Amino acid sequence: MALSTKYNPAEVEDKWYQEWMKNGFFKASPNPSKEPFCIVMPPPNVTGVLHMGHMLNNTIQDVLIRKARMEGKEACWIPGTDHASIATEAKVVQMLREKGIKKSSLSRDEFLKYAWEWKEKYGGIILEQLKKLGASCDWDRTAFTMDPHYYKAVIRVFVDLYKKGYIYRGLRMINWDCEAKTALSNEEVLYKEDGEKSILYSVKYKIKGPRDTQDDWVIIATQRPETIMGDVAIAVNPTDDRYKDLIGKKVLVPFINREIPVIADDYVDKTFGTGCLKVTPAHDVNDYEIGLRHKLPVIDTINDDGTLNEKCELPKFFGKDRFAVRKEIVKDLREAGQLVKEEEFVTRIGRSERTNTVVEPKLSLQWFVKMKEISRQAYRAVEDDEIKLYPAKYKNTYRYWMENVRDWCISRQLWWGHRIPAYYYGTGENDFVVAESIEEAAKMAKVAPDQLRQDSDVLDTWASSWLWPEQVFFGFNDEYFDKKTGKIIEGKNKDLDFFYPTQVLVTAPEILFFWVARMIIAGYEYTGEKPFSDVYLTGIVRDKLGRKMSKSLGNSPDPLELMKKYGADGVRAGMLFSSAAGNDLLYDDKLCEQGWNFANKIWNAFRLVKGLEVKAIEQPAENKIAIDWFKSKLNLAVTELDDLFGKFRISEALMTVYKLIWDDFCSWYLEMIKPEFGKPIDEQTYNDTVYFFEEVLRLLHPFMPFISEELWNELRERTKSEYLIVAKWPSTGKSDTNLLGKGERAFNIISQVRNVRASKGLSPKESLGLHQQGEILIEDFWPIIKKLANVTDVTSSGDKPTGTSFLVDRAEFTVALTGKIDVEKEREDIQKEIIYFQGFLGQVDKKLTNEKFVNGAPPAVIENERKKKADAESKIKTLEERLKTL
RNA sequence: GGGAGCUUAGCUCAGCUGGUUCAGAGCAUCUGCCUUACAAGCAGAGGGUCGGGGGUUCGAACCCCUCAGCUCCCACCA
Repeated sequence: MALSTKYNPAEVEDKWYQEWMKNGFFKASPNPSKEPFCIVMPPPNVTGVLHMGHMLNNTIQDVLIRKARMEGKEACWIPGTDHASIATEAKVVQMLREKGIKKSSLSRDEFLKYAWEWKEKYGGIILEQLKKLGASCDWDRTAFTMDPHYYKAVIRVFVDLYKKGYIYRGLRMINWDCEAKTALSNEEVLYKEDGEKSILYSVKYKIKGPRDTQDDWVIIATQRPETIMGDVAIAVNPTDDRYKDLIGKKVLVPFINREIPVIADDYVDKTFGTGCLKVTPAHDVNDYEIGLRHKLPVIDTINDDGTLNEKCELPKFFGKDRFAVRKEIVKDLREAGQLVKEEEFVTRIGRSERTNTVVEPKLSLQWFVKMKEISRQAYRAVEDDEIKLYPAKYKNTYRYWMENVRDWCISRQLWWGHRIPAYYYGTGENDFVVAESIEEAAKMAKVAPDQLRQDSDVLDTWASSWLWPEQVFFGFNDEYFDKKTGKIIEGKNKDLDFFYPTQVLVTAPEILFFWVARMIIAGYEYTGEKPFSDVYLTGIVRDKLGRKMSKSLGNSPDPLELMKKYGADGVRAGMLFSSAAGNDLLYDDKLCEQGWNFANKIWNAFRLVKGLEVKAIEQPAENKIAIDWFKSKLNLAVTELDDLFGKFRISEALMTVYKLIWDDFCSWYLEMIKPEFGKPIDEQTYNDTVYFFEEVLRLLHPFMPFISEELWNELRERTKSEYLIVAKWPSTGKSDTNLLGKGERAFNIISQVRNVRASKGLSPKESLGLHQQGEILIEDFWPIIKKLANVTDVTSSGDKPTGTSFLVDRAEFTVALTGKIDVEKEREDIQKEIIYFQGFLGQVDKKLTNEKFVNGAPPAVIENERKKKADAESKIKTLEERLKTL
């Protein structure tokens, strides 16, 4: 035969992907006669490159989609990309910097031109790469969060939320990046794991008017002496006896001698530092909140670029960087005798993910979404399991976040993104209107359009991707959106009506709040329905040492190389082997290798079947039983698979198919029906075998689509209109447990005989005689036992032959080994077995003689213990007899 | 600091409502085999006081308490 003993994925994978595409199998459209099954792909960053996380994520999605397609559902998997405002803008800025172009030297339009060029060049590479993996997406529906229609949708939603009163502009303490001159979300602020070294300065402030005890000074502790000019109070804990008398008094800010009050606030920790806290609302979040509580003024002494401004009152610091000022002011304080102590301590300092500069807490006007009210439905939906999270432990996490939900800062000081549709007509903070277009805004403001100035900020990326499940179907377009009610109209958008709510969302737990929760919120707000029913949260792909994969560690393999080496099927299987839902996956090339081995195993099973010579001869009895047995095994597997898929236990589902094919189909079934060398196989058995092969290929297809499609087509010369990708998923059938039980016992006997062979160093080619004593339910399996264990003459009457024996259930089997056994050794072995069973019997007896057990346990349990006892006793008896005859 | 979760074989993990699929799977390991589909394979074997301690119970991997270690999320101490 010309077929290679090695499977070659490269030859088949591209071919089949082309075929599937050509036939439009990935396309989906509303079809009332079918059940919808839709997944929206979490859109990867438009400039991203495929990494292992995507591989895992998209493999799972493809498995689900392919199974649904085979189940006859209208399976729709929508791909797309996210503009990822911050990440992409950072990349573009870096690219420009490498070319020697500074962002600050460009106008907004010029910059955006570069950004779009970049997007056109690199955007969507990742989607092309996913095709190699076999992703069966409806590519015609590919969406991008800055497509024109999507852009309009995002703006429309902003305007709508503004009208509904959910959006407000407010002064907030935000994380400010002085270098990039932008606000950062909390998730863009990084903290070093072990903290960073810093110095805690103890500074004396003069108390105005004499104090009764001690001296005239109060000592505070601060890390940031450069902010003292922004101080507006000194706070102490109200229960702190050391300072009770100070409350209400005034102290003087060093150098500028501004009077500030001493106030009492619970926030102050008596045990930290001196127990006195300087309150600087403009430069610290907690201080800001104290300021609000005590109605203190805000003195903002730091500019956007991190330099000090004239509010600090000391001209020599104007325009100087905050860190330079820190050094100088420490020196000044020391000279003035107001620096009491300098001590090193470790603290957590926030740094910008993008520029690594120390983040400056800064008060700034930003746009916010009020979250409490709008998220009520989303909270309830997960609580009531209207939307289910897998694994369920994330329900707790979700609840906790929802119960403590904070308003969402949606403005970003960037250019790449959806520009906030607020138009200013004056210089006052509230001199603006919000509208979908500048023309509309002009009408509202009653000025000419050229009099208006649009807000320069863009929206947070998540403020666009939270509309993903609706807008991939154009849900917010003019013809489907009712501006009056602020809802998507039902019954107008065929796609949306059919496919929405979608079925499953497969994503990473890290973005449960940023993305998943917000999609749920938007879904209920705009459609009145959930956006999806199930959320499958994958783990993080780590290396085998448990470290996150990262460029700097160089521990991230190139998925494309992996697919070249192991085949896409091999890599898919590899990704799934060790990825229980929600558990991190410790990736090792070995997993892909195992996947490849599996593919090769199947390939060779195919070679065997393909090479059989078929003749119209009578079907041997053992083949008939083999076929019945495998049918039951297959049906059992289908039932198990449906159960596992229902629980999203994809890894276990693959393992079920793996064992069905490798163990049951290859190791048992094919060995059972394989004719002797050079002999033909009967037609009936051959047909059933091909049928079984097809069935297991169906079960395999969602996991390993390429090899399964290839073999499906090669098994029979079929017409090319039949493809596995759209073949029917096997339906559940009856499984004969009685028959499977007989099989188990038969296999047990076969294994035992093989074991005897192995321990005695006998060749498998040498036929052996077997003697049976005692009853066992095997019946029709005898021919199979004879064949696979290579035994002849199974006798059940007459004297036991000399040899080695073993027990299966209550029957004793003896392998005839005249002259080949070591009697002493046999004795020892039997003796050991007897001791084991006696120990076992002792345990059971102990239970049965325990009155509390007999009285307390349910009858079925006691009955069972009695059976165990009888079994053990009979086994011991058999063994003892055996010992005598030796 | 607040919250959630985890600890079962060398590794990665299953073990639902305490009791016959209760100590399992895959990989790895060891021993034989180049047996005519497959040595990337076949056949066989070994391996765990279910993190430690205590309790409840006739009975605990499973329920309770406690200690230890790990992970994640949230908030972030001047």
